[in-house]
Amino acid sequence: MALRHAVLAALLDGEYSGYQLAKIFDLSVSNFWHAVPQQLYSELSRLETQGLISGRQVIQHDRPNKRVYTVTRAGIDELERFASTPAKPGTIRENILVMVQAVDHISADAVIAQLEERARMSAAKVELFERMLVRLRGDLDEHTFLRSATPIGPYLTCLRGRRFEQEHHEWFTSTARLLRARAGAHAEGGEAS
Amino acid sequence: MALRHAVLAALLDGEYSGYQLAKIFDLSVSNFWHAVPQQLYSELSRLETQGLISGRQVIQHDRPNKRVYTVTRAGIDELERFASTPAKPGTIRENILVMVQAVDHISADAVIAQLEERARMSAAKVELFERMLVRLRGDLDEHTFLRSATPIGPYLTCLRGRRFEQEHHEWFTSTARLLRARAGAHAEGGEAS
DNA sequence: TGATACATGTAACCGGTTACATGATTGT
DNA sequence: ACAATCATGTAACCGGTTACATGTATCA
Repeated sequence: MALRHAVLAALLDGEYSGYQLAKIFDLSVSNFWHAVPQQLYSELSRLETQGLISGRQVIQHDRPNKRVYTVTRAGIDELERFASTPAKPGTIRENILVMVQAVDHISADAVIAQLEERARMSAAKVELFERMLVRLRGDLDEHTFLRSATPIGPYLTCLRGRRFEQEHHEWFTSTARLLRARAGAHAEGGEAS
Repeated sequence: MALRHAVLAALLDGEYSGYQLAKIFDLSVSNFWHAVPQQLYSELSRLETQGLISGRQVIQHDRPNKRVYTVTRAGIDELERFASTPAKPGTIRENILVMVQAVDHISADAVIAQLEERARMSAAKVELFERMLVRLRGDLDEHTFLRSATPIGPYLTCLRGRRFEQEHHEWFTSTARLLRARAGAHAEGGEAS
């Protein structure tokens, strides 16, 4: 099993509904686990019947009611067990890397366009992470925060997320530039011969 | 579908059997797609019945016979179509990030141990990528190679893979160090009070 | 003779994705 | 009235994972 623990870990941070959790997972901070809303709704039900989280109805007047969840003692124990069994390396699945791998055999233009689009996306994501980090550390400078503030977990994973997107961005841009340059050089070579 | 294109892209590089492909995917260069051997065997059969790859039996005397595959014209066309439809951002699934996210609520020791283990693993992987890069560019220096050598796709994805592992390594080490320091500081604080 | 690497397969299961459905409430 | 956001759910399907099974050839 898998999503289980990611949901538990995300819920440690506060009381959230499925809908709120979906945003946390998908929109901004899917820095450690990817999931679509449907998965979260079903996972939350399952976790509740297993007693790892407990839900409570929140009546709202300005918008539909919702059900928010908190991690139970049993949930924490489950996370503890999880953290004490060896973590297998995560799975990478990047379609755009597949495209670049094949770039010698297919139209480079298509690949370059995708790289540029993804470069824009990751630049935006870097900014999101940046703002998230500032929000998390409040008025402390990073060094002080890291030394002793709590909670530190979400900050640390956010740092990884930011770096990941930064590197992605750099690779997207430099790869796009390189492929463009090579396309240009070939064209010139073709003209000359 | 998903694995499909990763297998096609990997096969562009030469004729491989399921077994060889499994090594390419799993051991060293799973830098763009993760897959276990079983998936490859079944994917190869499927791709062959669909005419995207063609297999041929290779009789061996020193070891069991094998069936090796090459990408067909139809296979290239499929990749071309693939590369011209928008690539959705890849999915990240890192158990160890989940553990770190939860570190404020569970035993930090377990998490630190995992980080140190993973740091060792990624250091090893960086070296693999390093050697792979040297092998791919042969006797050319990187600049020259990047400017005009072919194929360039596998080299570019390998560069991304190496960087990814480097950053992973750095994050594992620095995070482990930080959590250790905080544990130490708490212990001292506890003694003092 | 027993371990290791090579080589491939079937079948069951589970986790993840997509499609579809429903309904409240606020603002335009 | 209509769109947008909030809120949750069911059901079908497909892709990915694990368990199990089988056999060849080399080397210690």
